[in-house]
Amino acid sequence: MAKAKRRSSSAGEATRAKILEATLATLASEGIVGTSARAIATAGDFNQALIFYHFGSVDDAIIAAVDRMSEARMERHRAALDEAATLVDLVRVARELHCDDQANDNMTVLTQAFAGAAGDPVMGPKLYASLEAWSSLVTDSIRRVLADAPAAAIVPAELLGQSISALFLGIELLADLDRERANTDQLFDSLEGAAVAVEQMLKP
Amino acid sequence: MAKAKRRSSSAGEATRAKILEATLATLASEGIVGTSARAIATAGDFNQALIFYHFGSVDDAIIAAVDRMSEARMERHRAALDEAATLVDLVRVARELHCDDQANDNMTVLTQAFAGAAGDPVMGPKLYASLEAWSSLVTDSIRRVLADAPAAAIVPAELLGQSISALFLGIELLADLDRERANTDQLFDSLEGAAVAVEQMLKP
DNA sequence: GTCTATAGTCGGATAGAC
DNA sequence: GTCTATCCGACTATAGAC
Repeated sequence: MAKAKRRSSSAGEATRAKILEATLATLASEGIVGTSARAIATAGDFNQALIFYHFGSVDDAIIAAVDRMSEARMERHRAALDEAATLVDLVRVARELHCDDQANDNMTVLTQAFAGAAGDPVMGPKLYASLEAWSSLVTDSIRRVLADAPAAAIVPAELLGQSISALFLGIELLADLDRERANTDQLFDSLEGAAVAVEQMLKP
Repeated sequence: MAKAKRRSSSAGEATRAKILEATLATLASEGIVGTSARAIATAGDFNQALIFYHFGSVDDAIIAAVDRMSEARMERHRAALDEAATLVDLVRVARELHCDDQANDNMTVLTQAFAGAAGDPVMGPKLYASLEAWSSLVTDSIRRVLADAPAAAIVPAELLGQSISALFLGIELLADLDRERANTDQLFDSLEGAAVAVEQMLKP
């Protein structure tokens, strides 16, 4: 891992990308328990040994894959959240982004990778960092939208950002257990209602 | 599995209990990826084959263990939550219960088992059920405490109960990634502050 | 009910040919 | 960079002695 590509070998880069893609797909479809080098290689239709050549270990491939996904996700979310001017806007944008995330299995990948890295002193902090950036983004969005509302300081924006991150991880963990019973539409409806109420309360 | 104990063999029951205990301990210390029949047997100092004799498979042992833990947890939580008369009470009790849960690795066990069962059509719903009971308990507590506050209907109590369940699962997933950075004390401080604010708003 | 032993599979990881 | 072949440890699960 981390070779700083000597001559930017195009074949190598393409393979690396294929491996990362297949790693994400395997995490989503087989879960962390089923994500072996062999399973990843089958999903991406390449040789199992390539994972070790390019990333050194399955764990490092997972870290790289989650990192890649998180960065791409961040950019899209940042662009969308920057458009939101009010609290209600924010909730509406959040609903759309959550739909995207579900369609792409982004949160499933995160929960599975996180569960697999639990207690691991090396892998854990690395994966934590990939969510922390997103958490900060949410914090910033809340701060911006509530800038002129002093009463909103009852709950610090940073804590809100972290809690929202945790909430969506938990929601995904439950949704992947039993797709039937998960109901995020209802949650966003209520969030929107609450946002309206808070706005009326803060600046009447 | 499910033998309805022919003659209530005391040795058998003791062994079953030992296996369940060791299964929980292994889930907490090794995570779902490291929870194999061998690891469980080592943790509990018994023969690996006993797991298959008593439960049929490792997965079924995990289901039984989580079920057992959830029931014991429910009883303790129900007793404590019934004492809470106000919203602020509720938050204070919740903080204590959360400390207990962390000391006993209850939530770590849940997140790990849930992650392992993700996408499994048999295991998933069974494990989901063990949290659903707790979720209902929280819903009931909130309803009871806010009974005479019509304005609280902005967010349905049931949805609040489910969201709180999800939130704590997510918090644990993050906490197990990086113990250093998790900060639930701060969260409960803010929750208590918010509870005070809500109470003053609802019945002045 | 509990043990030993083992079959058979799958896993991470590497050596070496190409 | 990629492939084949392989080592070897760990896994689930069962058969059969006790």
